[in-house]
Amino acid sequence: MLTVANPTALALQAKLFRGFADPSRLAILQALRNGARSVGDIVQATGLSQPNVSNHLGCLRDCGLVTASPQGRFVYYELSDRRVEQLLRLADELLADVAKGVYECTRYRAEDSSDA
Amino acid sequence: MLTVANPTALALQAKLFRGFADPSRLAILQALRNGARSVGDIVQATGLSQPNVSNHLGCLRDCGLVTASPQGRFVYYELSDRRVEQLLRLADELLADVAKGVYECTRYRAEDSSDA
DNA sequence: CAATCATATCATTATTTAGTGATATAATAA
DNA sequence: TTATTATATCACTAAATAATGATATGATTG
Repeated sequence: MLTVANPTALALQAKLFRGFADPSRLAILQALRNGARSVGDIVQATGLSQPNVSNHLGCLRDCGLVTASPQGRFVYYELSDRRVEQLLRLADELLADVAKGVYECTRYRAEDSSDA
Repeated sequence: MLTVANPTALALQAKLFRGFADPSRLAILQALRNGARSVGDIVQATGLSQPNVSNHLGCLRDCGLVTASPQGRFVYYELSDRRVEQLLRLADELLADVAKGVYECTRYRAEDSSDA
């Protein structure tokens, strides 16, 4: 059997991608593409509820996709690494070509989830 | 409210990333990094069950991440686009730096899922 | 110190999704 | 035609995860 890679590495990589694989987290990451934002700013920008944003930020922070900088009672978040933005951009470009297929894929919910 | 992007685009992008966000699908994508493989080859390489592989391939195919070429009773699959491989590589590199955080992130299961 | 503001935590619920086993389809071989 | 091989489909179950509401923590202001 042509074993492809060690399972732990696969599990880690899947976890990394899962950071990007949810519309709410993506909305948060998009909101950070232009620089640091406080939690309140992100709540405003995304329309998600505050606890929901905090939960997702916790996930993104634990996974190292964003970093937090407390300043007084605010906490500013930003993308942790240039490559996070690169991944987002590459996905944008890929999506431009495969969007139709993705859209028509019925295996996962196509829900709009436009609000919290 | 600084609306970040249209919700449909976010949902599509999330769906795209979900293709990468599962250890089994990643194992399949990894198996295709070196070129086309039949379903049987992929089953061998990943150790996943045949119906499971077919299900995931269906998902990846619908989403445009892989393409299928039937040849007799075999069906060969390959990565559909150079950028799929680029995304995998970028994730590899990012993971090299943030792996510790991802590993320690307890919000999602860290299960090894080494076999089917 | 009391009030307020910004963020985090947590248990619960509802929804999604992965995997399995049984079976269908389709191509080739005997 | 019958058997065999390769792949796909599908209903079902079990597990994982997102969102919510209530509440806690911690900083600042009066």
